[in-house]
Amino acid sequence: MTETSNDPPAIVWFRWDLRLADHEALAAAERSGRGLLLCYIGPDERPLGAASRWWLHHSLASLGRSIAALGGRLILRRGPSADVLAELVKETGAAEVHCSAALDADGQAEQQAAWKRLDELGVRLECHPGVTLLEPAAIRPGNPYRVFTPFWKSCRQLLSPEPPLPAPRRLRFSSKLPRADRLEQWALLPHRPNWAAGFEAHWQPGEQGAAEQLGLFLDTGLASYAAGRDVPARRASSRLSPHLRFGEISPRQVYHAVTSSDLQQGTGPAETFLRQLGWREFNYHLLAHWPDLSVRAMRPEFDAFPWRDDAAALRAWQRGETGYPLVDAGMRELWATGWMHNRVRMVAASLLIKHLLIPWQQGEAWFWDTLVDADPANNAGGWQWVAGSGADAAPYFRIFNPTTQGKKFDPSGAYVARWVPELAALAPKYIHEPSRAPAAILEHAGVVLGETYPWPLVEHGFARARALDAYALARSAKRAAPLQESE
DNA sequence: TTTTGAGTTGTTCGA
DNA sequence: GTCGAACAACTCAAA
Repeated sequence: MTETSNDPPAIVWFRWDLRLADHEALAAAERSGRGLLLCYIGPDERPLGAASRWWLHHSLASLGRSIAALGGRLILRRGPSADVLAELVKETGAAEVHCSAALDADGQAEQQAAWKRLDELGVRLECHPGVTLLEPAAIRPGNPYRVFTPFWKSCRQLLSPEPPLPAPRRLRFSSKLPRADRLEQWALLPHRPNWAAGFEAHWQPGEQGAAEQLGLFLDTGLASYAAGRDVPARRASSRLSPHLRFGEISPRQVYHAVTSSDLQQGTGPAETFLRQLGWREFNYHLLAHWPDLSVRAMRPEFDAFPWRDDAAALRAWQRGETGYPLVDAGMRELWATGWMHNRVRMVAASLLIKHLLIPWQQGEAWFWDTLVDADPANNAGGWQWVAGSGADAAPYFRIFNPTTQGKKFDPSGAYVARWVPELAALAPKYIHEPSRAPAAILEHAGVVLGETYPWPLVEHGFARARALDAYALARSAKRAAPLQESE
């Protein structure tokens, strides 16, 4: 028997928080005692990447099922959210609106506009925390951290051991049911061609999938995380990133589950993993203070960097045809599954930036389009870190050798063999540098360089020297105009 | 207030 | 083959 209410409802506006458990906005709406009206207003912020749209479709379907199981309905609407919320208030007489606070500039502008419009109608919009563990703008406001370790240290002291809120076992819904779109109308899924056909085998979007993934990681991954996280063939990653991105699980739930697991705390794998959550917090901290993090280099001298315009090389990189097997494996894993191992992301990003001298923003944009975990803070922060243009950046002289990285972190070649099958028959000794393999070995493995697999797009030694020159130029530009930012 | 040492993820070179 | 140094410049916190 479903409970409903005829009184003015409380609206919960779902955003990047597609879950029912540990949901502060939902809990606050429940506390109001009013009947609930749950809505999602669809895609409107920085245009969603194609992979994110695929995930969003399935995540919304999942949330809709969870709500239906409790006797309610998820109202889907499209349009500027201020307009849609105002319509919903007029149609239903809703008395209050709750949402999770956005942490990116677009989301905040949207929220501001909605607040203003609702205020005119005499309705309060309440924004609740939950996307991050701590309020990222509130950590040392006015003097943001630029180095991760001290940031994370101070976070660890601020973190409260408060447990996450349980999933509601029942909800009291409003009897008012406004018009709603059907999810299919939004056409979020790709068609002709359906490039996401392979995604289903790798992911289960939605709150239940997130919980199962966390459980699996705690049972089988966490203990070996510190040792295995750098080995892409091993699948030792938590693979929680898209679930966190869409808020199907909260960072507080993850933090709590990991710290209350059996593993010894303070050292070891649990600590190593929590640091990764810390980087997520750090990137949101940066985004709070540098709202155009995804576009503009934090270090102004990078405006003078001698980038190259090379559409053909960019395309080869996107397709996984650079001639560097580890990078190509990663780019193809990305295309096939919407995700890439973290170690390989660094090497692939480094190759685009330092070997090809293509602006990091172009790589950021490709990742934004193709990653199911594309996140405004993590994606931008990560690319700026590799470029050396960000906070606590990689030193300019740290130029990954993609071949060495392959031999070191994929010694058996299993990762390359999986994603670059045309090299699978090469022995581990040569699989990371087919261009160095003797002709007989290549022939035996069925590899014809330049035909079945490309020659390296650029020779490493040459590219390294060229990158060092480019960085030297940017550094001299900085010395020439040191007061640029300080007026 | 000043000083000091450390800081996610590397590579290369020469002893 | 292994090992340490060099590859800058700057932020941050502890002393």
